[in-house]
Amino acid sequence: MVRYNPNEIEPRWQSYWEEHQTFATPDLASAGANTVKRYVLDMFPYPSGDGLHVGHPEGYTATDIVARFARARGECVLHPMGFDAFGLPAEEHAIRTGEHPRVQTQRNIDNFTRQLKMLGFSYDWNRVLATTDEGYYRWTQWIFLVLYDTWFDAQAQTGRPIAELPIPAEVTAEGERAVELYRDSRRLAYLDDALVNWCAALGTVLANEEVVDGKSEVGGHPVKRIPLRQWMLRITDYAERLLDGLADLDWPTGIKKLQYDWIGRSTGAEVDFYLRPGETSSNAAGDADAAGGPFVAWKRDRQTSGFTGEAGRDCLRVYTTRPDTLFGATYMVVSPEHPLINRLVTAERKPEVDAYCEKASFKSDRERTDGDRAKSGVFTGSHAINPANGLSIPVWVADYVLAGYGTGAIMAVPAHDIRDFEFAIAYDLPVIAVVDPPADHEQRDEILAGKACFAAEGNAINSGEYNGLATAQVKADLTSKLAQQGLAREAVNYKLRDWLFSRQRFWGEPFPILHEIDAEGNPTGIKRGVPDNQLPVTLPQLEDFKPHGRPEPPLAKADDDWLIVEIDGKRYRRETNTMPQWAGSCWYYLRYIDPQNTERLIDPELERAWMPVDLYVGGAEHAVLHLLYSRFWHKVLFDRGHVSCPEPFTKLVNQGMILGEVEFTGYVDESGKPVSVKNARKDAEGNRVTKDNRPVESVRYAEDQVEKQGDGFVLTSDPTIKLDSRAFKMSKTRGNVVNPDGVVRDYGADSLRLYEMFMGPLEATKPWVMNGVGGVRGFLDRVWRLIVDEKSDELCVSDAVVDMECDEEQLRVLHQTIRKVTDDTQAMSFNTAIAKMMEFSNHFTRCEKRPRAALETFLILLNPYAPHLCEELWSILGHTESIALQPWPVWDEAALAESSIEIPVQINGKLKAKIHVSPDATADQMICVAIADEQVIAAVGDKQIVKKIGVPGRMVNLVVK
RNA sequence: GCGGAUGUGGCGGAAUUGGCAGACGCGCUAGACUCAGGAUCUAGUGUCCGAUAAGGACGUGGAGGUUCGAAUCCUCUCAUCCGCACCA
Repeated sequence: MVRYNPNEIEPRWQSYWEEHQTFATPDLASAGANTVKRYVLDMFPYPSGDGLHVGHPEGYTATDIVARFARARGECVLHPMGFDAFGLPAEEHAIRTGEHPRVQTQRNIDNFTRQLKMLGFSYDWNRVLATTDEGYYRWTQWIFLVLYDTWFDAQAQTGRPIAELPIPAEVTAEGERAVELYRDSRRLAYLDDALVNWCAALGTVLANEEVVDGKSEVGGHPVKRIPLRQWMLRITDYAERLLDGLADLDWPTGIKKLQYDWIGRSTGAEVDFYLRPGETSSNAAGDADAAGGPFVAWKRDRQTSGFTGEAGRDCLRVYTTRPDTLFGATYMVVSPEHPLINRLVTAERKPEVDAYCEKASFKSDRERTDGDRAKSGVFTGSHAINPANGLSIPVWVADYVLAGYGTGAIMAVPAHDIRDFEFAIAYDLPVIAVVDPPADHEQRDEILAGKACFAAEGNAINSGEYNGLATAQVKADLTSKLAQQGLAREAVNYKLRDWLFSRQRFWGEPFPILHEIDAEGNPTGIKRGVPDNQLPVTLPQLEDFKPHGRPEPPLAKADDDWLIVEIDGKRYRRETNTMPQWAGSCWYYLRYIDPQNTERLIDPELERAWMPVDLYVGGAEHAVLHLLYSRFWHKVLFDRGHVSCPEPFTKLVNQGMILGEVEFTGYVDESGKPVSVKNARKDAEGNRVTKDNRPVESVRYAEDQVEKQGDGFVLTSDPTIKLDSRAFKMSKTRGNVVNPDGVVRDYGADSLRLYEMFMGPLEATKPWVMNGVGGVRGFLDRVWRLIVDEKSDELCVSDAVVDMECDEEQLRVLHQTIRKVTDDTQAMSFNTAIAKMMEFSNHFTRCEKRPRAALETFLILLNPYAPHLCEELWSILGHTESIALQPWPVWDEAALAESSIEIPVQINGKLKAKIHVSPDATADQMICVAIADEQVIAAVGDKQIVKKIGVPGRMVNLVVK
């Protein structure tokens, strides 16, 4: 008995590939001019201590099939793998155990590498990289310096940054510190005092994107907002181009939409409201001046919250998408963090406003957005002049207005904005309708009376000269009229914020930035990049990585010989923040192309030859973060001439999540008696209880305790007890995690690969079914027996394998299989390609004579899917060269043709008979055969055929009466 | 609340894009072989009526519609999942 034994076969072929460098990337330059390059990329994993989970091989198998398929078709393939190895878990582990994060990270990388090799992926392992390699993060730091030395130029109007920043004479005159501040106001990487998401438990600040529901995405710890001086990346300057670039990408529409919404472009107008004179404390120093000094205007020249306008009158600037509703603006609201708030508030209102603002600052984002979101706010005591109608309207402070969006202040139009309406109702502010709802609108009377809100478009009313005009018209006319008076201008706004780029962690890339210090060690406010020849800035030796709950980074605890640097007689203190985990993954796809280059980021010729990435596969969880950040960096590198294409990833595919096996759950009461799902309802606290409020406990049942009844499942032992059936996300706590090591041990790597591809479409979310792995293993067993004589004691080719021509049917099946597998592999419809190969194997298993040539062709088709088995059978059939080097077969249309095809005959659309006709029969010929058919005659009976429809090669339909 | 996606047998899923619904696999049933089986082979397997036949009816979340013909197109509706969530 010589059985198919993957555990013996697979490691053998893996060593063979490694020894023979079967999958080393070919040299593109020496390949022929007609050679097609194909860059097939996986999202590289974070090497966690748990090892691979079955979700990883899903995407990796898909790209491996694509890569092997492309090679067989003569394309030049780059298919690399690496590790995104900086990150919180390794540092958390280091804090717990005292082991250096590098040690654990290396151990995890080794384990991941073992697992990836065990699955037989055809990566070019010569190019493997980890973001934690000094030779790698040297260039991450280098790119940061590119961002640091690239400037946004508001005047240039090119939408692109510039490499040299002209410094205005009046700034130069103010001295070095002024120049520094001016530069920071223009850098793509700049220091700023920002309200940041501070997570005390993690001891770091987090990007907006890393905060979910007011809690940290990692660990779910509370996050609160504090002001802190932080590194920011000016991604907002790329908002427009990040948006435009999406149009031409072959990405899932859902992901494009997510990015589109994340950037959140809106158009409208900025409108300036002068405050009523004499009322505000315009002599008090405002927060705006305190925060920015004389450079506040430069810093905020594109987004001024407020300013002192003509004749010393304070002015409040708002952003609105509905300038047409200006006549309905009955009050204004500023956010509690608004820079002009101290000037707005009158003396008698100050205690109340201060108290409100302080309370708001203590609220986390979660509290501010949670619950029923009842609006709150206080009156500042000031009034502003509505520029549309000259009326005086009150200015309020409320935390439903966000400091970070627009100008941090709004004009409130309660009649046409639901939030303003809620606030106006709560505080009894006037509601004036200025847009007429359609005549048939249910609530039209209430809306016109100011008793309801209408947020859609319509014709203007109560709007002076604009009455009767449509929304779009009023927007344009009113904005341009106010623009002439200098009171408004068209404006574009984005939800996207600048990217908070520093972290107070140890296990990340140090910033290559030096802060100048004077003789006493005090900062002078001047900083510089680390000179190129001193990169990388490596991490210092540290005994203690623990976060201490204060926002000083762990690197600040390093010794002075790391911390203090002297260049050209000046002393500097190193920047002690580190970069976020996203940094390394922003550009790794470039490094694979030229991984050993110590002279530059990437060789320009190689870059032009291999970029962009042709196929990028990974999970949808990176839809906005990684994929937006790396597009941003790539565009900066493009603008600075370091890469040749404006977008890095031409085609993106998201593999769907793999859930755990379907579970049957029911409930039992305190006595252990089963309770039907219908009778276990949720109480006010969300706990499951019986009808009479006794607590119940959730229990899981095994498949054999359950049976189908009606449209649900019930307990076999008591069919009155209804159960839930559902698949859940794999998680350690639920205990439904499937470990690839175990699957490979029990079924083999080829079976795991094939099963994951056979489960369903790559993009779909689907539950794991272990029996399904057995199913595909059965298929591979049958393929083995197609060729190997299993009954024999020696390994030998089965007697059924013969050197003869295929019969007509075998030839047709073979060529159908070639066509289907070729088309479906190209379309990444792997599950249907596998189904077709199963049909092939089923057919040829039944054949007593199996032509060797057909089997060999079949093995080449199956090889990308189950490479170990195919290599083995290929060699058993007597070949000495790897099957991976065989050219992809081509199907022959002639072989597909059948001499006669079966055609359904419908009568009034119902299938009544089948006829056999030649495949090239015309519609008329088919109809002739059909109406002569006995069954058809019987079915028609004595009724009249009133219409005959024939579709050549498809069907015949007769309409009878 | 807004946005997106998806609804097909007991289960995962096919269906050449308007033309034989249920490919392929799991599971299940029966038979063969077997000391045994998570082995192999063969046959069957959408539901209902019918006798276990012949035959028939129904059937792609639901209700309408377009069409000779609808899982596929249109309208309404329900359910589930996933994003976003005071962005003015």
